[in-house]
Amino acid sequence: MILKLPDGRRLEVNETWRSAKTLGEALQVLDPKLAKKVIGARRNGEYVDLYFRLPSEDGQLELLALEDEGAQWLYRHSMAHVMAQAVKRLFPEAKLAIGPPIEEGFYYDFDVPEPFKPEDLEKIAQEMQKVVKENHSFERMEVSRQEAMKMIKEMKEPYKLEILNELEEGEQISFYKDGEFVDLCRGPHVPSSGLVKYFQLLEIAGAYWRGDEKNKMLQRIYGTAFAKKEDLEVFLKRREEAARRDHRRLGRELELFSMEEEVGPGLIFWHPKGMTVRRELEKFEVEEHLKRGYQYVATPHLGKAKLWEISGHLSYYRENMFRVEVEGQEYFVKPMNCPFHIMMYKSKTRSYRDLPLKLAEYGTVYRNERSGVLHGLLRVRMITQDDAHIFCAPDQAQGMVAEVVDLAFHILGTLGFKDYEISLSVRDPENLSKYGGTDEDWQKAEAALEAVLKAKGLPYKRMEGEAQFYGPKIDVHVKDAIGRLWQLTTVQLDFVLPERFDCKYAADDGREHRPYIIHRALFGALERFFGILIEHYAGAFPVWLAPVQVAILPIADRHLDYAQSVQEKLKAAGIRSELSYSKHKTLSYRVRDAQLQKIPYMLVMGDKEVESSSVAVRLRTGEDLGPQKPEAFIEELARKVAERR
RNA sequence: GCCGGCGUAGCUCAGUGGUAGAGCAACGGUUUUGUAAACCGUGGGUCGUGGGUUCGAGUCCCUCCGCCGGCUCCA
Repeated sequence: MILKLPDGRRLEVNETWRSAKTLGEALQVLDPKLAKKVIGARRNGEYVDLYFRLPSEDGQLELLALEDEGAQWLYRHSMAHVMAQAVKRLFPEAKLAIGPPIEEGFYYDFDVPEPFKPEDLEKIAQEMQKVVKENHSFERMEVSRQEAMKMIKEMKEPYKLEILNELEEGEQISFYKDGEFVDLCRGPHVPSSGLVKYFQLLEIAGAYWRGDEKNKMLQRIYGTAFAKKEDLEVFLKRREEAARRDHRRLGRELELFSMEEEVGPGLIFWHPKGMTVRRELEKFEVEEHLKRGYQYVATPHLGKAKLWEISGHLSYYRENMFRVEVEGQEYFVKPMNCPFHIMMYKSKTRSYRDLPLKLAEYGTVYRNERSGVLHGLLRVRMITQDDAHIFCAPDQAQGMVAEVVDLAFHILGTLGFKDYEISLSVRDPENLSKYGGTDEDWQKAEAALEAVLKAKGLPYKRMEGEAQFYGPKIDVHVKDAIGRLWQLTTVQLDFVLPERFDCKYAADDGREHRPYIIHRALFGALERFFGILIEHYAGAFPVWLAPVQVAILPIADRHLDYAQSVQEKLKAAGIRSELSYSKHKTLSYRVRDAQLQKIPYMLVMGDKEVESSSVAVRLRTGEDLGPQKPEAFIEELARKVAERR
């Protein structure tokens, strides 16, 4: 057995290993000083604690100190127990459900007669402090199923009983005990409750037992914990930073968009400034799509029920569709554009010479999302997609997918998204029958998608069972300026809709063939993408996107004429500017205002500038670029805009 | 949809049963301003909606609407 020590050393152990029962004991014999530092270990990516039973076969065990990467999975789990312990002390009637560590912290679900109140968090946190101070050791108890049953019945924990009953035969059943608190738990845990002192309770939320809305709603408390005080502070700072960037706040402050209670939830008003950003994004996309042979179309917002029956939407998407009645006939508002693009494809006989046919549309679709999931621009009912459907021969699919992926990287890269995570969603090998299309279609298509990613040398995650029922897909996730991942681009192959709508083309063999359809969107929904973009840039858009690119700031009213002449020049060069002047407002006031509006450039002009026909340039960063000739400034700025910087 | 919290002026918020407030914004005036907030004044509200309790409701109760946090990263 090879031990990788926290300090990076590697240690080969044999004798100690054989004679000891658990990792903790082995370390005691091996090196008591080391044993004090180690709180657990990682083995083949799985976390274990000091109770870990030493395996007879050789292998590698990576010992973890409290500060080590990965140790948080242990101490956060323990902190969840500490929290449950505190809750049990304060609310003895609370029933325990589950309490795992999660990506950014931990939670524990409780069944309590009264939901927790915000004030309760404070009390619970104080009680947790006590548990931490008491410094109980976490003791693991391994028991038989019968003993476990007896213990849980005595503890009167119905949810634990349910969990126990579902544990598979032969699995080792264990409890962990710290002080008076005992919990059915597989571990792993840190040695004692006093090791981690820096924690914070974050939210109370309702959560269904096992996430199923048919089950009872439990009360969940979220929290997080860190080994070092600084790390907790950094974490809390980052949450503040995310709040500072909140697109809902910035959207109002910068007059980008709004939602109106009188109109309805999830319906977006793009205000002039927001629409300016959107128009620039669209302009960029349209340019790039035309270069690649896409053709833009526009299609209706409604269609008869029959159409959605053929497409299959009525059988699997009906609850998300808005129904309208027209002259006694049933219509549905479109939740997707595909059937319409297919109708356009079918409007005449297609030949292989027409393929690939790339139909693109900024189509606004409507989806009846459940009210509880709506969230600012990120989850809405009005969805403007940068959508396109590519009709192609099966053997063209691979080339098309490669082109879409390249296009996505080009466009997203220009917007400052440089880190990508890619997933390839394929069939569930266990359950092949639930998918449409032929087995051959699937095998070829999955191979084609994989080949695209391999040829580009892109790392990707293969997600079995995540494919749509009509075909496999590639999704691109991007990392924003503060490291959050967002799923944007999607490229989906479809062999089912061509069949349902009986799409055909005449091939060069003189026979009719069935095309593939590729559904693809780069930004996805413009509304959602805009929300992401606002947060990504914290509202400070690069100059080519900025709704107002230049603020013109004359100092006194005698400089107004000159200011207007400068604005004319900017306008002639296609630059968006605002002349900010009011006889009541000082220059400082207007500078601050422009700054808060995150306008990239401010041009100040007073006597000096009028005299020398120049403008004093200030950036929104506060940097002073000094006086420049308006023409030189405009030329430089126009170049930046043209380069989309 | 479900659980909890919230809803007072355009915005941010005070106001716990007894005459609806502040700051900012808007508007009017004084000031003619040199790089993140000059000064004085004025208007602005069915306290989200509808109902109820009460002599009296922004405040207490119910209904609806909307917003916010969440709703398996499984002992």
